[in-house]
Amino acid sequence: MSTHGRTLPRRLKRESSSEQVAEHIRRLIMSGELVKGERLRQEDLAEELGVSRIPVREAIIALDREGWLDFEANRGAHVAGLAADDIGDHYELRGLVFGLLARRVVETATDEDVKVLSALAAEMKRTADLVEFAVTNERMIRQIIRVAASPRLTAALLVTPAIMHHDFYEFVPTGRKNQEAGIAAFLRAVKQRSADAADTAMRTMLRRQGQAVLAAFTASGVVGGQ
Amino acid sequence: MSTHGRTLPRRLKRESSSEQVAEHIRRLIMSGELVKGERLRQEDLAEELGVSRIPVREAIIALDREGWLDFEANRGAHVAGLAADDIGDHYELRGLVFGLLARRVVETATDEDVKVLSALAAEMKRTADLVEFAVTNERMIRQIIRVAASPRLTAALLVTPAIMHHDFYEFVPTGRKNQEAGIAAFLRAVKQRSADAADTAMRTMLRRQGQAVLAAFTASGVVGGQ
DNA sequence: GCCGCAGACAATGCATACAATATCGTCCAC
DNA sequence: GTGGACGATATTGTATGCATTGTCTGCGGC
Repeated sequence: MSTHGRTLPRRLKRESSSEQVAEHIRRLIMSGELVKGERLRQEDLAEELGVSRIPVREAIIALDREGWLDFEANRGAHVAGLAADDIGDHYELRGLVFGLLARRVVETATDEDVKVLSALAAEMKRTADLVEFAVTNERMIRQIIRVAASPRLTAALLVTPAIMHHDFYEFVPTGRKNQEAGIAAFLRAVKQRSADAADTAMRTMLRRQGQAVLAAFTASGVVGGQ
Repeated sequence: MSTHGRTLPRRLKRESSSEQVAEHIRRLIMSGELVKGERLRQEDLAEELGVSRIPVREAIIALDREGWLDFEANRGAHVAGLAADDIGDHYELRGLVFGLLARRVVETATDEDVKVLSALAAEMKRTADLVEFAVTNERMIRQIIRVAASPRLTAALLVTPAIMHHDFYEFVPTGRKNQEAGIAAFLRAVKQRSADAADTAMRTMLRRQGQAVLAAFTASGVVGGQ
């Protein structure tokens, strides 16, 4: 139909209000404006964002399942918060999982697969925009999953509790550099068909990411001493 | 008062309609009544369950985040489905994660912790009711997490994409036996302070559970050849 | 015959309104 | 003065209805 006045960049996929609200809350948590234990009132958020409570509720439910909030029936939603240990464990687990995936990639990837992965890595290196970088990175992750593992459950396991969200690189200054270096090492290992090296590359990268996240979040006060 | 004659056992915690709807849908998927790709219409479900569309929507959002459904804005929700590989990978990853947790338990558990774990294991052995068994099992898992790891992220990572839900043992005949045997082996390892043995016990148990789940789901037609 | 577009229909997205539940202060009995 | 029950208030939970968006069908142009 005729174009709406919406002069937003309007990406391919329009986001629902719920998703925008969820995004907003994630940012509040990552930026430290919402601290652990703090209660979120549906009506306040709704008014603040100019929507009704329905999309707010839907966002809260999604964030509860993603681990950002604790949402108990009739008792409201509270910020789950991040402790230093949480972050360490999170990245240790991610390291385990991606290490396993990396091994699988070495074992099963065809030349064509490798080509696709290389192309994505090059694209990441090329782009200047952080959001685009994050999106490409996500595509890379999906490609790795596609090559190496069953799509659905692995995706659920990895993507769901995503600390590394689209905004991730905004909040963690050295995140991009680490990521690129790790990906490069991983690709080298794949081309040399060395499962051990691929595994190690992933684990190392994720350990460094964990340290960087911890540093960034500690500096900004997002993680307290628990 | 409530018109619904639902005289459910009504446990301690009253569940919201949303959660009941979610539970219902999970069962439909696990039992094979809903197959991969099938579309869920909000209004149909609402009418079928005697609620409005709001709790149905909320359930769909939760299940999307848990990985059971693919929910796209304005395009409805589709059953994500289970492939054989999904299940294998899921349990392999669970094995990795719980193996790590098991190591931590050996390293950090106090005598008191061990006593609590033993008590829970005994309770699991004692109970006849499958639901109670599952609940106790979940308490055990939570206890392990409490002892061994940071609570929040680990819980989010483990609990969220729960194939092993409360009904799990209904659908997988040998599930309970495997679980008990694995727990017993794990506890022996903990008492002997052997991290390797604890790790192995967990991985072995989960590998067996994976095989059992696959067999059960294949038999019932829940997993197709993809 | 095939493609593109307009309109009708179907399904979802969200706002408003009301019901159910928790929380907290107050009062009363002891 | 303390503990517990009761009620007022705040907050969440769900139903209903309208707005928006996607999908399908049939028509006209190429």
